[in-house]
Amino acid sequence: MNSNPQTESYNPLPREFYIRKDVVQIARDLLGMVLCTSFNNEITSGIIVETEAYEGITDRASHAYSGRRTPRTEIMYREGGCAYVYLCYGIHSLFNIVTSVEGDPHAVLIRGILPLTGTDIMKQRTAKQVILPKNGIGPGKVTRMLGIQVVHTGLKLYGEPEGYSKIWVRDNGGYPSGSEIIISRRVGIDYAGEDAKLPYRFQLIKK
DNA sequence: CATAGGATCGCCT
DNA sequence: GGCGATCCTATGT
Repeated sequence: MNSNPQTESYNPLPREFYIRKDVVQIARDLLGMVLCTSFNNEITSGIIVETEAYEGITDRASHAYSGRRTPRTEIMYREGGCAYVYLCYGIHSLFNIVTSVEGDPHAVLIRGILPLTGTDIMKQRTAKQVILPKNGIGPGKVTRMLGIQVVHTGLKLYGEPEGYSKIWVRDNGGYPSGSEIIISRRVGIDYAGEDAKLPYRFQLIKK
């Protein structure tokens, strides 16, 4: 599809993909898709290999649990298809995709990518000499490699809000060949009680 | 206004 | 595997 490593086609997943009400299904569907960013004409992308679903007001692990609304989480109540980026531990930007219909604050946390496009830019951003597959595993590493920051919260992932999106996801024609999905409980949410056991984490593993 | 703690990472032992 | 970094957010007084 894209043989030139310096470019990424702008063919984002449509609004209809994001406004579906089953956030767990969407988290699973995002595996194998390509997350792309274009900031200052610097294009980077990676294949999504790890996600977690956060199921809104019924999910103790969600920032919107019990219908909580704060300035930070207000974005989660928008219609699906925009970015929710927040600062974690004072250090890391974590990138989520808001899903479902307006008023239903679902989100998918992107926890891992395989670097695909713009590795030279990724080297600058991460101060690494070489970009390896493992360098994109971890939610804080995803945003660092792709240049996603808290100020990008609210950006739409499709359409042409400013001529083009700065963040979008494109279909890559299914999963990489020879890969498989591992389903497990979510990471770092022990405070969520029983909900910490939910099978809402999805990983695409190369066999 | 004060304060506790977090959807993490990387370095240290 | 343990822990410090680092700062914003949410909550309570």
